[in-house]
Amino acid sequence: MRLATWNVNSIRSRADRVAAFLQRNDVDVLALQETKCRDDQFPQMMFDALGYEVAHVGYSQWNGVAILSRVGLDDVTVGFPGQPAWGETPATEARALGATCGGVRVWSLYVPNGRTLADPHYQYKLAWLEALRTAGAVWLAEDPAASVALVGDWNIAPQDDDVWDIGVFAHSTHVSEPERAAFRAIVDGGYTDVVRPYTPGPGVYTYWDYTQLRFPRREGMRIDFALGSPAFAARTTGALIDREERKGKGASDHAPVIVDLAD
DNA sequence: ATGGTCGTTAGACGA
Repeated sequence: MRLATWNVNSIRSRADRVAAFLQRNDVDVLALQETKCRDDQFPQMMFDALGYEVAHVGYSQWNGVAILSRVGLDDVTVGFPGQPAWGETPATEARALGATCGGVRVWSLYVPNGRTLADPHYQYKLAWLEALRTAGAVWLAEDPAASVALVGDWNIAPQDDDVWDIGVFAHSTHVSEPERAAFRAIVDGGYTDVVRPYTPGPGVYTYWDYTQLRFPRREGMRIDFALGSPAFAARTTGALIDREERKGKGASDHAPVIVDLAD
């Protein structure tokens, strides 16, 4: 089975690219982040025609997460237990969606950006990650043999090598120690980064800012991850970052991350 | 040089 995650930065502006990506890479399950649309705006028919079931949650032009699957899509859950709220109604943002696909409990996650270290959004980010850690610990406590994948845009660069120049990021979000500690706590809770061993750095990224020619200059950040429970990690046979997908006109600013699992 | 580029949208805001 092949599972992928991708911050698509608007599904409506990139539906054709997503469809081509699914076919070109023979992807079974795709978790999307930043679909930037309401449920009624999601281009579902295109993926129906390709044989994928679709689950999506989106309340506005912000956030939005989805899971596409051609190996089953069951027990869809909007948000995780204890997910913190931000702003007005609805109480929680469209940043987490769970579904069981081909025996894997997949969570498509769009971790809050944080904006700046002094912004309330940064505290929201830390609270969101801590709540995710708690929920993830409960899932594994309930069933230590569960195959669980926490995939998506984490908006954290866990290591200095995960950004092109750590000096540029002094006093920035994504690399601060509290964010890294929050990420580490989830890893320590039993969710392993299954992609890094197959895509070692330095200089390996999943995101490049649209501005300042960051992509051609190879100035990016590794902030999209697939973390797997012990059972999921044991099934992993390979992983790759589809850097080609970042090229050309109409690319998302994030590249897809692909994980291969034994059947 | 305190910018740059996208996406949502119709003046900004978010990333």
